[in-house]
Amino acid sequence: MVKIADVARHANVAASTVSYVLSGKRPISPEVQARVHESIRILGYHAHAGARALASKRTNIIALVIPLRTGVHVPVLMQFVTAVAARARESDYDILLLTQDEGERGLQRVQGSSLADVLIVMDVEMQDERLPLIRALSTPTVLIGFPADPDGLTCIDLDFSAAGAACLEHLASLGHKCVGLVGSPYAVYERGTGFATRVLDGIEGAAERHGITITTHPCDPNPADVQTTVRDLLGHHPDMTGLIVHNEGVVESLVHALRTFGRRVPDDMSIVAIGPNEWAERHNLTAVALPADEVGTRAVELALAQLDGKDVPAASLLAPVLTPRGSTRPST
Amino acid sequence: MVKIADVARHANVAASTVSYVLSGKRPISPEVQARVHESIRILGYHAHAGARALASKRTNIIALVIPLRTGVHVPVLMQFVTAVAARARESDYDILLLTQDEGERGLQRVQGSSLADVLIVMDVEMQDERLPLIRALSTPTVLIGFPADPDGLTCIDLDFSAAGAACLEHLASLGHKCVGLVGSPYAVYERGTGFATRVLDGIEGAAERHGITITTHPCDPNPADVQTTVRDLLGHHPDMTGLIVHNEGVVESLVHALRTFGRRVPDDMSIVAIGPNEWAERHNLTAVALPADEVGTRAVELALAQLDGKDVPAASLLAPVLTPRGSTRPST
DNA sequence: ATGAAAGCGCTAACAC
DNA sequence: GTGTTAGCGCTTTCAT
Repeated sequence: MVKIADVARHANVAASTVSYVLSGKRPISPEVQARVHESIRILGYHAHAGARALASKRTNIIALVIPLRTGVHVPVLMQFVTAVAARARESDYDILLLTQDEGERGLQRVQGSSLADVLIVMDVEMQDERLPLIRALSTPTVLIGFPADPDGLTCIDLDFSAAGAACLEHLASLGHKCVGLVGSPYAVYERGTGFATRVLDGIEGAAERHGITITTHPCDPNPADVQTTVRDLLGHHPDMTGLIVHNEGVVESLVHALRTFGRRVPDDMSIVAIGPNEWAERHNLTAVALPADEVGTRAVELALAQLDGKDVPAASLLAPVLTPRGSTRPST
Repeated sequence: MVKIADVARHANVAASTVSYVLSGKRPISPEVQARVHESIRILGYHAHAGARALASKRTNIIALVIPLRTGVHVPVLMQFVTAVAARARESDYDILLLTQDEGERGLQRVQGSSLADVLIVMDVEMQDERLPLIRALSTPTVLIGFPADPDGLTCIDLDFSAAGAACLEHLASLGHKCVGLVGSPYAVYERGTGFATRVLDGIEGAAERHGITITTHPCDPNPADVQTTVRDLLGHHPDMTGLIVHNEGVVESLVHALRTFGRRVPDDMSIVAIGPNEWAERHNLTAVALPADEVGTRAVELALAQLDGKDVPAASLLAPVLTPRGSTRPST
């Protein structure tokens, strides 16, 4: 194993100089810099992560807590993860993967053993059990998602309430009077996951303002439950002409189910969705984009800013952007 | 921060004794053990990961390289990841997440800076560029997937060749004479991903043995390409009565597309798939299970065994298990 | 602008 | 069965 002393010897400088060349924490003459870099290249030197962490109290690792629960749409989850990983690497950070099922113990372990400099926690619930611990932790933390009380926490997410409202308002502007929400899977509501609850709130608020009837129905991502959902929705409201879909896994089945009830999209039923742009494009859906890349990227940036001692906004809510596509048309 | 010296003082023993209690590398009297554990509990002690890694040359971290490429079915990928993470935690290992796009540099970085004790690499191609490096690495490595030449490597995967053969033989045993393969996305073949190639080989070998006509067609997971695939397949072989599907993302569209051509499953067309069991169950598909959990778990076990200096089998091929469900019936 | 040296917290000889 | 001590490889004072 090649160590810093080897590089120092090879470049004819002190070990500390090599360290300073690498960290940039001290001005070094261009000649020495060049010599050191050259030696590093020739010898293939990499600093020992443990030794560095021990001496500097910095691991250059971000711990990312991901949910592994029913109802979480996996491709969307992975979009967050890859965005976080990519942005982290840009700043020379690595990702330590923690799973939700370790719960608070995992957080304590990471902090206790100095495994990471900062935590990013996904899939936050309105009344998340982990919040008291997270508030008490000395390790800076960024939440992707908003709990009921985000006080004292750093949170970032799409403004799901505004997103729900935007969906409803789009349908309202097209003249639709009776609208249904095909919601997330049951489990997501039962857990009180923040984004699901907020979408509902946003839609209901907007519906009230516009005098529109709104009926909501959770839905699991399988053809049978989609069929049931459509039957229930149309059974209670045969005059329903608009649907808001907040569930990435049901669209294909939904369109087919509607057809079995004689409704074609968009002629007899308009659909506005909330989900990733590529997904909406693939299905030609008018949709509010779920900007997983941006959220993940900004979560890392908030984390790094906190590490730099900058003070960061406690709440970052991204404004919804609705893109009209082929799944909506004016009500007749 | 509470350190080992604090625990030692609190328990009235030497720091090394605390270390030995934790590692079990030396016999310690029950009384001392109890006292030390009690002190650890009271003080909330966790060993500093960096310090431990520096002194012991063990990080207790497994680096997992995941693919982020077109054509990879994300839910299946995540099944591997979660299985690996869960098994790793059972043995008190953590997961460092590396993405494919870092390529060889990522592997060198992990080894160079002693970030992990062992590597697990997913999505191996037949002629994978990383193989020379992996062979040369002193860090033990486990591959999930088989390259063309697995010599000198530790690999584990489902026996995809046997899986392909099992699919074909199931259809053959039901009397089907003309069979199509709805394959993985184009990109998967273009890259020469091991499992896709091997399935093909397995099917073709079995087809030859059984005198069955087999036509293959890659397929992207969107309704339009599925439609094209079905049109091509049926256009060239109107007598086709069996389909092997090696593509988790197309089933729903496939069934609908077949219907537009007047074929119902299983009455006019039998389908045998390769994919995760829950997925096959959800779609009521006769299928060879893709045991992502078992593969992930065993990959970790192979990795840990290598760390223990045990010598492990170079190649672990899991035998395919085909479960008949509702998507196949005898040819009429 | 550079060097020398003192730790960072832990493990693993080496003692007894 | 337990204590003492010498590093592990790096960063960061302190010194020049």
